[in-house]
Amino acid sequence: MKFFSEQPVTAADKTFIQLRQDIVEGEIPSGAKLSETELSTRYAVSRAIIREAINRLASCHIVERKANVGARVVSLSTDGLIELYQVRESLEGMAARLAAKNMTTSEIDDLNLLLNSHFDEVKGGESYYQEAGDVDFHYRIILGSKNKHLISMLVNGIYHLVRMYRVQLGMAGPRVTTAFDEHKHIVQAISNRDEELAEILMRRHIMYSKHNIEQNLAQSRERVK
Amino acid sequence: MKFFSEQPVTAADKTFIQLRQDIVEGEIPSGAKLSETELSTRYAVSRAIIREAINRLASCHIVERKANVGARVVSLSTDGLIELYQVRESLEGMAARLAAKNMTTSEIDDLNLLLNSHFDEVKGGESYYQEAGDVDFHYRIILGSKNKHLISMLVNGIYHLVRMYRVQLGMAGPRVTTAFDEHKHIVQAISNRDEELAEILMRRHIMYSKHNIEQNLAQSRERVK
DNA sequence: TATGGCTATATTGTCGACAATCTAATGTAA
DNA sequence: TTACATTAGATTGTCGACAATATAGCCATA
Repeated sequence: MKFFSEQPVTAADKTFIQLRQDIVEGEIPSGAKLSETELSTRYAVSRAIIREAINRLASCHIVERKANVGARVVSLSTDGLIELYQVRESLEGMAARLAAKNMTTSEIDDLNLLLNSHFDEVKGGESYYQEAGDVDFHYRIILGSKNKHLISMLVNGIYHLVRMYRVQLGMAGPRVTTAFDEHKHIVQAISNRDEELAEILMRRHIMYSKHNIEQNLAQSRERVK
Repeated sequence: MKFFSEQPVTAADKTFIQLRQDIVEGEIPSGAKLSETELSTRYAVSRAIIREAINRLASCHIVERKANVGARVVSLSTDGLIELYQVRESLEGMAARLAAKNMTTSEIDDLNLLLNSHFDEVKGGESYYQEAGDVDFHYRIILGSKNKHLISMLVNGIYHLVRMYRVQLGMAGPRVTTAFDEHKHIVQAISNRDEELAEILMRRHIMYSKHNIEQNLAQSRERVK
């Protein structure tokens, strides 16, 4: 289910989305230099289009641009990931609080339905839940906050970076059933319109996820040795 | 004292900063249409430069752009201001938490010095504190978080919008001495490395400020009647 | 009179060429 | 050999012109 079917209308839109995908999926590796002329031949558009796409990527913090020098894909690091999750904790915590306040009852009903379908999947051992299901759940709450800034920052900014880390550092994480329980409690708090608790639980949920990732990274570093 | 002396190097940089200032200060009124050709003559640069500037303003949420239609300056509203302060509360709360963790002792000493100089000003009845002083204080804590994303979102994004509201809705607010005490307690928590308390106090500080503004707006609406 | 389609005009989107700037290679002097 | 200056090459920044799209006004028709 797609919420933000960000309709690309101009060529710059399409190139931006394509380029972002290629970076997030690692086809263009992190740390790589982005040559405008090279990309313009690669994507068969003019340099102006590429420049606009790169500018947009820069405002999502997916690339870093220096004047008269050029743009590079951000390089991933443990520190960077932690910083990202600190922002997520802060913003999504507030999103959960606002969702408890602002979501309509029918939206909350839908959320419960989603949760039930996830329960069936988890019980059935499907791995679908890990990726799309989790994102789906978080998106609903973010949109439920009804706060334009919050939504834009998370959906257009943070989440693509999170996905980039997830894909490129290969963070799958078992945590499926655990996370499901956490989701359940968050929805419960939202159903009860308990803003305080919704925020606290969401923040914990993201903190746990962060710890899990840090642990995994530490382990994979061990394995390399 | 300037922290982020964002050095404009290209013509697009300069035009972006100029245009942003003209919008924030209300010279270009909120809600106005931004004609590319008109602006290009006004600022004596090519349309490409203007386009880049507008794109950057769009990613700060200062203008809204629609494909094949154009860009408009955002229109200010009470709801918009409240949404903005919700994000501020969330992000600056986290900034204070991280500042308590990550600021160096010498940075904390500087912050105490700043507070003392503010105390003298408040005692002397200077109104300086309200504007620049307050911003200065908040900036130090934001930068003290050492979190790139947090810093960029607040300094490049939120704060210009906040200033736009402040200037155009003429929000001065008395709150000087009260706010000073709040600042003092926040610094105290940071000095004690009490992350939890630093976050709570900062969030309260911003909430109070929000309530104060809402009250002022309600009053000025009464006066109009 | 109201509505629906068409055209004219203005505005935005895209392009290729030129100018300004950085970077790396070469050469020179201490 | 090292350090610095110079220069050639490549890359980014800027521009004006053209193409594609939307808006407003006009005319025809019910």
